[in-house]
Amino acid sequence: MVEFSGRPAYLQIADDLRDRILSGDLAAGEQLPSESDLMRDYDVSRTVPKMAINVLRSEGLITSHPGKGSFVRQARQVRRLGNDRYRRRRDASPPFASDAKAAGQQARWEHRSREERASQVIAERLAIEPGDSVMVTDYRFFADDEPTQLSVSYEPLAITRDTPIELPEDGEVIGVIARMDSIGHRVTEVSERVTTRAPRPHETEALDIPTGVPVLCIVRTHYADGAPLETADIIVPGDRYEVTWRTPVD
Amino acid sequence: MVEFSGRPAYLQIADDLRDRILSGDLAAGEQLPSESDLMRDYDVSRTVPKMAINVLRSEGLITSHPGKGSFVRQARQVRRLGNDRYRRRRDASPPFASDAKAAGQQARWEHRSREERASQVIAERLAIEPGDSVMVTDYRFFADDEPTQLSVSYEPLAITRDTPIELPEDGEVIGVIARMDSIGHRVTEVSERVTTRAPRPHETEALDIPTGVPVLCIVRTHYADGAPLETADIIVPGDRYEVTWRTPVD
DNA sequence: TAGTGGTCTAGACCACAAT
DNA sequence: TTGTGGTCTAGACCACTAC
Repeated sequence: MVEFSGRPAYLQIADDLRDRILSGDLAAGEQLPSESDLMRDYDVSRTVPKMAINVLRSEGLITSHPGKGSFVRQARQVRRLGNDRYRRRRDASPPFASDAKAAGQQARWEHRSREERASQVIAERLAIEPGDSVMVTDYRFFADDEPTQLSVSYEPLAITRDTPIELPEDGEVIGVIARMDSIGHRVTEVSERVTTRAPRPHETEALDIPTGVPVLCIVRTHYADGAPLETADIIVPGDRYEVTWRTPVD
Repeated sequence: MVEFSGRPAYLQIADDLRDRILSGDLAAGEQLPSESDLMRDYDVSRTVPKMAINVLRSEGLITSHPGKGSFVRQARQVRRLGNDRYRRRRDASPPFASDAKAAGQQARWEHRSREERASQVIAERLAIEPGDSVMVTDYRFFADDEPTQLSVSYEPLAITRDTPIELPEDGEVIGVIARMDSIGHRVTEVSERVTTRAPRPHETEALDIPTGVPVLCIVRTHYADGAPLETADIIVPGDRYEVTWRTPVD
């Protein structure tokens, strides 16, 4: 490696490869030079190209497959989460199913409900006391059998106990707004809070994403005239989703 | 290293350390065992703890400082970007300044404007033709001298040419809504599109964030009755920001 | 001066993929 | 069989920090 500007060799190699990827010289799906190639080209030991490859992988630009090589990541199809999905709808299908149908994809989901005591955080979000009973439901959503969304929903049992919607996935009415309507609680507002972070290991597994792809975390709460009816933690892969909304001014 | 379940040693070490961090056993700001400690504890060569540390760093859980050690990252103060910031306001200060003031912080920003020809992407967002003239303004916002937000704003010169607001930061009126009002274009709607990804190198530098912290990318457009007046790309560190909004239902 | 992480060399063995 | 990336050993020298 010819010394250059004091910048470590592995970062120079990463810079060179990143430039080629972002400029399109190395197109999506294309194979990168192998680690052996890079050893020869830059006259360094294998550690150095390996570190360069690691940098690009943690930036989400490439993926590596043992026995095959490293490849420029494909741009993923973007799924949109718009605030227009919070409407009273005529059809019985929840937002995820209608979105998938509109995109020509097959929707499917797993769910599991259980009763729990509210934690401090959940109690605050639902304006109840810590320890109060809540119905907790875990979801995993698939589009064309590809896992694309995780969510955990919390509903105060003080509201749903002994109603037909106590178990969220057990009745014929689906979707928070329609279900709450059916027992006389009218949702008037939805709030969402969006943050991002690197995925936890169980999330990379459940969503089948490579390291280097951050996730979007959405904390969503349904309100009826200021009183929380439901809150959920939604986790989606950052490379397959965008969250959008439109706000009128004045 | 005692062989265990076929899982690579560096991932087991990463798992052990991650568990201690997420459980609070290793608190924010606390120093991790040194690489030498881990070599001894797990009876491996230095490469292995080094790889484990790399995993946690790329997950954004720790930072490392040469000569000192690796430390659990501090939770950052969260700045909120709410859709309530798009209002006609009495005061002359832009959203960033009022937010900082409300948080007891000193706001400051750099900016630089130039005339450019619209790219394909920008033309689509502004509903103009590629090659049409646009005023491009780069911003970097600081809160208490800490860089916290990057943005690039685009305005069609077909709208602002030869008006007092042609240069966004040159007049007394500040903020897109107020400026456009002042030349008779009434903003009626704002749309935002939020995505996330790992930061580009110039962003880690400009925002002073460690690798492992993803950024939130916000594509924002101001409309007057459906016609775009301005669009901007906003980049904020994922560990210091959350984007929130409230939507009425029906 | 001792300890830390950053960078790098020069190897090794492995599982896996392509042929 | 050859080439690929994944994991790991056993060193080295460096700059930086704390004492």
